[in-house]
Amino acid sequence: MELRHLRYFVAVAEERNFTRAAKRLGIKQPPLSLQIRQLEKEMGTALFRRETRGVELTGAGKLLLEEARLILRQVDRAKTSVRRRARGETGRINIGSAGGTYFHPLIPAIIREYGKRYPDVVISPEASNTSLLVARLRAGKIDIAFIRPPFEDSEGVATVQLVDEDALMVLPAGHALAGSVSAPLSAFARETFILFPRALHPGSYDLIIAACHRAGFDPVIGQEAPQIVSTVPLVAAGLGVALVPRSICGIHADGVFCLSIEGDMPRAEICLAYRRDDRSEAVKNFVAMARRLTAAAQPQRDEITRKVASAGAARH
Amino acid sequence: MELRHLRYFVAVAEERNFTRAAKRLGIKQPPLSLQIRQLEKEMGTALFRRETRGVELTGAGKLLLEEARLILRQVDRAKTSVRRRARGETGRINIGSAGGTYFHPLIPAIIREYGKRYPDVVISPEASNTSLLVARLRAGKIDIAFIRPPFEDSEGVATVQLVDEDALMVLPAGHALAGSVSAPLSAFARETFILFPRALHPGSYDLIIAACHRAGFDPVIGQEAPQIVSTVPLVAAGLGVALVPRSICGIHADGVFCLSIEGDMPRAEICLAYRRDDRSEAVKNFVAMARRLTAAAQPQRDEITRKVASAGAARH
DNA sequence: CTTCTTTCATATCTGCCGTGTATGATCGGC
DNA sequence: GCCGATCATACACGGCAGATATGAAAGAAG
Repeated sequence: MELRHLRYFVAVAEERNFTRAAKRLGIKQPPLSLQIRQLEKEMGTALFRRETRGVELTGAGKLLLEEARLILRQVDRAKTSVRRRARGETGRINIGSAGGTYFHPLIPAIIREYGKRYPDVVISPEASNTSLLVARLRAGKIDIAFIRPPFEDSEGVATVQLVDEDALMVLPAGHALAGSVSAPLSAFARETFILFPRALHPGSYDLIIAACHRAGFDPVIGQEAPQIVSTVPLVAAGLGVALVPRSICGIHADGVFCLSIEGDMPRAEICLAYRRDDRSEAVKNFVAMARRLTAAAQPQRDEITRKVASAGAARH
Repeated sequence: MELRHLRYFVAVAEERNFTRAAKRLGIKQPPLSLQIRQLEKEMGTALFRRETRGVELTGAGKLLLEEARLILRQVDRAKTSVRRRARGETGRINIGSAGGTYFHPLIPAIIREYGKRYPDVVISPEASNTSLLVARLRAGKIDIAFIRPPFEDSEGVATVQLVDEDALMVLPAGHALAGSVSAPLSAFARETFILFPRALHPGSYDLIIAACHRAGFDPVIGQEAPQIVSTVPLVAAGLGVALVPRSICGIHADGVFCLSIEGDMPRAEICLAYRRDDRSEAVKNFVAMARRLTAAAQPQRDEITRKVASAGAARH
């Protein structure tokens, strides 16, 4: 049996007339009769009672009509489903965010816009740290990761830089330098530095230490924060100072003051990462959307930077 | 798209190898590749990633694999459903029984045996009277009717005689003739006769009246019973006597005595009726089953008759 | 590095079968 | 009783499913 037989059968059943059905199908009546006879032979029973004025469905024919309609509908549904899947309009994307990246307004904006454009793609977000997310990305557990470079084991991982912001020094509100516009890093040579575990993100960790060394001191490491974001409350609690990306500093700023650091300081970037060999159209669409929104945000980046800065300054 | 494409696609997806799939399908590899390419063209996307060692499904391919399996399974199910329907192994039969016919053991036996042999045919029974059942049969509301001839409006209705039993006179237990083996109908010339409404079954009604006339009297009609079966309790209540088919008399026999009537008396037949032009295999199977069981019961009919008689006699 | 094997793609041919054309058979209606 | 509608039958044709032969690419084996 072929779908042709079912399509022809449904047409005849609906028209109750071979000639009209043939016209509707764009073929002639004799071949249509032949196809129906073939179907009847395979079914082992007559499907129509041929009468002088058209045809009537037999009991078996009535049953087949229902079934055939179901099948043809299912075939149509399958076709459009597959096409949509191929265009990346359906499916699932597992997205990982390294701690703190989603505090930059661009990240939720990308996810929001993607969800609006592709409402039938299920988005499953998770939060973790850069090292673990890269591992999970490579393992296929997630498809997209918002992470902070640099990171290791980048084999097969493609990245798109989305954000390049500077890092600010977070001070307790009562600190002597609170209220200043900026200071050199060396001004904090005697401060206790609050850092996240090195294993969480060795690249950033080492860059901070190296910057201190360049500024002529070896930082005193105090309390270890479980994640990058949680350094800020520890600073607020008076346990030391911390160097954090501007976007994070701009949000968790109760009881703390943020200060620009003068001179050659490491930047805090945010990258979107995905498997270079990922064939998923949904992922490609997501990356394209991220690129587009990043480009659109580029002209406004300075403005955003200024806004975050003034917001931070306003809270001193 | 044709089912061929889906069948081929599933084979390739399962074998992950065109050559093996082709062998499994009984065709060669090049035409198989062509068919898959056609399918991919219609879907607007690649379904397989051709690699050096066989092929891998793409995301769209994975989705189509699920859908195709569903579709092919549904096609198979539809085929067997239609074939079974054509053999009368599924479907529905609405069966009507005229009051009292199902008290003859053959009728429930037929229904029981049919249900055992065709367990997937839904049997929907209803009880009524012969006139109404014939009308409902002709109207297509029911497909099979167990009725007592004669009946009118038999146009297009075929019948099979199942039972031919005699009628017994039912007397209250204290009646003067209770205990006798038989009596002529004229012995009841002065009795009050309990009858069902003539409209219920004009044929039988008139036969009873005619028999009385032949026996030389005009029967006194007493209480009218709503159905044939309910004449018996009215007799038990002492409201008169009644002439009922032997099988009915054999069952509702508390406080009554049954007596054979001598001479030329109308017989009580039970017929199976169906529409002569009914194309339903289920109905044909039912009629065939009824014929078979009737033929099988024929040699035992005398025995059954004796048993019913002795059972009736035992209760005097 | 070369050769062999495996696997899918390409090119071309063939034969079946789906379709078209012509015609017949049946039956209801005017 | 002829006409028109409808489905069946007979036969011719063309496209396409499938066969055959070969190529291309990439591991595997030596």
